[in-house]
Amino acid sequence: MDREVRVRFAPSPTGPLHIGGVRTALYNYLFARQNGGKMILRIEDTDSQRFVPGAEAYINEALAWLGIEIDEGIAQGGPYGPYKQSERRDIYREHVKTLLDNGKAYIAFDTPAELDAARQATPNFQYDSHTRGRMRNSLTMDPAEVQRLIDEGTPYVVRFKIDAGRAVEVNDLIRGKVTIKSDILDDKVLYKSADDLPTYHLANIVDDHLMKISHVIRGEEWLPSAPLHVLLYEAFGWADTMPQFVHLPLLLKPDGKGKLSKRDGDRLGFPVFPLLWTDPATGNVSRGYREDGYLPQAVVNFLALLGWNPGDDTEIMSMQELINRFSLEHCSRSGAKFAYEKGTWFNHQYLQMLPDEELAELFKPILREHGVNPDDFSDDYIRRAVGLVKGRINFVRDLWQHAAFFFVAPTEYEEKSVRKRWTAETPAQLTEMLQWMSQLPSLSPADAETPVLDKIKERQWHMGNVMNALRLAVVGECKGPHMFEITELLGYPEVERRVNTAIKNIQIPD
RNA sequence: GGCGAUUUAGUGUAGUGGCCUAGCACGCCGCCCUCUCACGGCGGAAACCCGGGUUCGAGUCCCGGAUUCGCUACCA
Repeated sequence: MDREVRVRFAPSPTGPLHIGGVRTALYNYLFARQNGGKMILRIEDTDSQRFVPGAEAYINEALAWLGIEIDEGIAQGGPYGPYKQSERRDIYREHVKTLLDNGKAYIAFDTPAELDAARQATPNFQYDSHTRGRMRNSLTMDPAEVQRLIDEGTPYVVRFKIDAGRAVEVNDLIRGKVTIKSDILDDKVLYKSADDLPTYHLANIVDDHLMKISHVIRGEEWLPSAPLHVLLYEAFGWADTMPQFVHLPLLLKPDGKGKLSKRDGDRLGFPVFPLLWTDPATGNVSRGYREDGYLPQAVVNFLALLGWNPGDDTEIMSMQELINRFSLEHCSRSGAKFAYEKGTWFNHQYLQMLPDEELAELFKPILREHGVNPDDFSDDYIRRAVGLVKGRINFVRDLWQHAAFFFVAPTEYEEKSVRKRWTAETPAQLTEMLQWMSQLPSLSPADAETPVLDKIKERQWHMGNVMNALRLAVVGECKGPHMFEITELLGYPEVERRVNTAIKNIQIPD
């Protein structure tokens, strides 16, 4: 069967898009692009109770940030719209009627209280072929009575009539054939008259069929209801065009047990959402990968490898490489603990690949945050400062702690190092060094390193103490790039200023 | 409880019966580099869930058990 590949990502706008959902979207996208197919975004807002304003815009923005392009959807349109389920009521109503007319479904009036009572009374109660005969539904009631209740506006639901005794097969592309007995399925609610909306199961099957979806790639939590979906395709007479199913392993908590949740991020200190999210109801803020300083390519690369691998040791892959190499065969079947530390490693890798010019631009807002006006420095200066320290950062914001001294002279000197390196001879030595340096054409490694180091040896000074004292004076602590890279960029006048300030301010430890 | 899925180092994974004295990466530890801290390079500790079988030979196949995860709503 070689039909056009059409996949969909179908989130519910019940909050910010979860990182697990992002991965599902990514896999759908990779699969679509690899096969020259279409990626559809469908909003599944059939639960009017849980609708959250802003969630839909969030989904669009998050996918766009990550570079997951949508071919058909609410924002980009397409031939099979509308792409939002709450705007497809007429379609669902019509299909519910088809099922009712075929005898594949029936109307049920049982109230929530009555259902609760039934569940209390019977352990493991299930609304199915064994129990529906004693419930209040169109199968047990007089047709005239049913009509009267409907006319009166009594709320009802439509349930799928599942026959017992069948072995339902689901052919999952990464798990193989999964067979389950229809007896354990209950007569799922397909439609609720109260809000004139279908439930997930009905809407999902109808839409996937109408939108000509070829592959349903979704989370493993849907595997148990896949047989129900197969039965639904059959009931509609669509079995021959039923999509292929792919159930992805879940993203699990980094420690403990269970699915990755928002709480884990708060508890362990990492984002669980792609973008910052402010809950409109509570005002609670959840951090996002974007605002935390992750590069979208790093997030994509990291997520792609959580549950899939290219079959060899390749780890760093661009979106295009992921598209080329993705395969369902190399998807794992078991849940993956969310190893967020590796995400920072990926970010480090991608930061190293970024040209210094771009990194410098990303650094400018951070300089401003710290009260430094980047316009006081040349682009070249900022670029070179960034280039000297970027090897040690995992996030753009880390640039500040490593490069701040290029922009602000130290006012404090790390105590421990002062005790270790600053001696009674230090002021005189540094003053003499300044003399030497002032004679040199520049303080670059090429011009200054050999002459200065040779002089230190000649004078038989303690190399570690002298150089670290200089570092202390210029940087404020014993850390950072090579000393002469620093002095070159700072230039002699600034070095002289900092050394003299240090000599004046640092007390010689006893 | 029922049903389904799942199982290689702490974590993500490679491995499709002999090439596995089980590879890679993150993390961890050590060494080197060195004026310092990083980076980097080099090295190290660390795993086939358990029990049976099949086979000349099993991480790889079969059976049983256990584990973990999911589902079990008028939520998706």
